[in-house]
Amino acid sequence: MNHDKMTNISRKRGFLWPSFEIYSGVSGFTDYGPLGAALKNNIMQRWRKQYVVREGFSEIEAPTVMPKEVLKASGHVDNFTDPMCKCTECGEVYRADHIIEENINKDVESLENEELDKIIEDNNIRCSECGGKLSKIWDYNLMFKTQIGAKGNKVGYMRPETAQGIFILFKRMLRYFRGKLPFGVVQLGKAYRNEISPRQGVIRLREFTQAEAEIFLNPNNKKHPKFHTIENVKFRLCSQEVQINETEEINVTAKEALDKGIVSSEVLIYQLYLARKFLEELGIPEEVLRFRQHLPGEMAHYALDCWDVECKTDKYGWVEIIGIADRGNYDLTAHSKESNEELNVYIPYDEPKLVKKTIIKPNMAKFGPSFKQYSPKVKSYLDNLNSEEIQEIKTSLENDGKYIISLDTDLELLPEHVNFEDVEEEVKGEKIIPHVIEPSFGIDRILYCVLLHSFVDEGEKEYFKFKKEVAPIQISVFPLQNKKEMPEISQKITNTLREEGYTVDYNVSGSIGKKYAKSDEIGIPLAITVDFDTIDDKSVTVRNRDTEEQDRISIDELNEYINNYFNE
RNA sequence: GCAUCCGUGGUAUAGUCUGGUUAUUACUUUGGCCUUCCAAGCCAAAAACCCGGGUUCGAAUCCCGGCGGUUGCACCA
Repeated sequence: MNHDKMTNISRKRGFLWPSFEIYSGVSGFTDYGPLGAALKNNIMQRWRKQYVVREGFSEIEAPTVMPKEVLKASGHVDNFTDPMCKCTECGEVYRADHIIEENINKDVESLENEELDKIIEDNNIRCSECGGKLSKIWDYNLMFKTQIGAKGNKVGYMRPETAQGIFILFKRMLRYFRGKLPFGVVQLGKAYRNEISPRQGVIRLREFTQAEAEIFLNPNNKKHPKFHTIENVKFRLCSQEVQINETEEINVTAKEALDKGIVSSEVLIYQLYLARKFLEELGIPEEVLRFRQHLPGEMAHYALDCWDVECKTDKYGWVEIIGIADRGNYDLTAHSKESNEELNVYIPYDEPKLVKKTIIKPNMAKFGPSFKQYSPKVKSYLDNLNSEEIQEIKTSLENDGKYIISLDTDLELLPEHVNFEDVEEEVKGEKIIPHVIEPSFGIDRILYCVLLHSFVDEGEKEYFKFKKEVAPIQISVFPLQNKKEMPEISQKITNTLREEGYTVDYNVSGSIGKKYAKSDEIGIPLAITVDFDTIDDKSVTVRNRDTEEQDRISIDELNEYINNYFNE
């Protein structure tokens, strides 16, 4: 299996190492060795090149520790920390609060685990499957909890995704983009999830790196200005229908996918295109990728549409490496509600609209005598009604002669208290809450797939055939033998190339064949050898990893040759 | 978290059942010799019994606990 050979070399040569090894390790964490860290940085730089440079999105960096309020609003606090218990007989696992509610019909959501334990004990609540005794409750807590400040009374969490940091900055970013939609904000960084039993190496980590973009757009316009450039590009799609009917993946152009309603918007499918392009540039070929749409039950409740980019692996099957979701306005609405901030955009109409509507005007002279101390509240209540509510009151007053307003107490609104007026108003624009399309990349998983699909097993020769754009080390330099001036010249060439900005490995150990083999193994695209002739004719051989072909190049022209190679 | 099998240099392993000398072998790594282009050879060196407790004169070996890993179940917003 390629996975086994690949991970072996990756451990041996310094790509990925298990963390905290000298203390016997902790699963769900991984260390990136020198080559792994370099590869990861290259992948992240490619990502920035595509999204920040080419697409014009803006990168921000938010804290990884977040106060509870943020994650309360996002839904993570309620969805991530559940008290769990388990039947000691049959092993069935339950949410403790749910099984209590089912049995004694009492809301116990805010209680501590000890109290829940006691309730289970006192009420003799047992397993609904087999009647077995239930275990003690443990926290099923996917977020790492911490305290903020010396007193420790402010609860914080390590962020479970980078996205929230962007939503929090919405007002600032909107201003930064001069108040206009659409705009994109990206963030690359660590996210944390305290998985119960992560077992798939770098595929499921407790601390992992995400690269996310949040594209804010007008819900009435999900078109993409560059869509015409990709409308004939083909996509192999594993849509909901394909999965439900278990049929062959459909092969359609972007335009067809949109016309047939398979993908919900131009922006979304353009993101699918970008994602695949990015992966191909990293050396993950199209054949091992597929786009899979989330099934209705699988989709987060707020998502309007969601597609995963999955990569084929020999060990783990199809692995989700990118998720692209239309989150609608869920996040901004939730944060707006929790924070009492208006998170919306004013969209001016092309032409001001004339809107006919009925307004309600309180008759203040009658208010005081009727409502006394409640007068101001009733006034403010009436001022904040929308036209539907005004209609409802109007109808109620006409039919029943009264309308009940429930504030602190029930108040009776009578026809004499208000007047209705039909007016025509000029509306210049409207406030809308933007929708968000979110491509979310799991960098560690992508790195794994880059390793897996760059790995070549040619029997005698096993090596990483990294694309030159992401190779952790670009050039190796060595003397044919450690004799005469060869090591000195090699060292000098190494220094020059490093000055030029290349990553260079200088190696003097072992025979020439061994040096090439070691250099190939970690995917260095070019190897430069200084030999006996070099001393006389000042030229070296440059050997290509993949073809094993050699060019004889004068040292003076070496920079130019290498620049051409890496920038072609 | 449950069940299961497992844990010996950097890697892969012998030894464990049946406790007893300096813990086997190969590769790797480092230094030296040799060598004119794809993991050659020779010499030398470095390097390991997962952690803790127990039994014993003596534990890599037997027992208990912990940690970690494999596989299956459960979990995976």
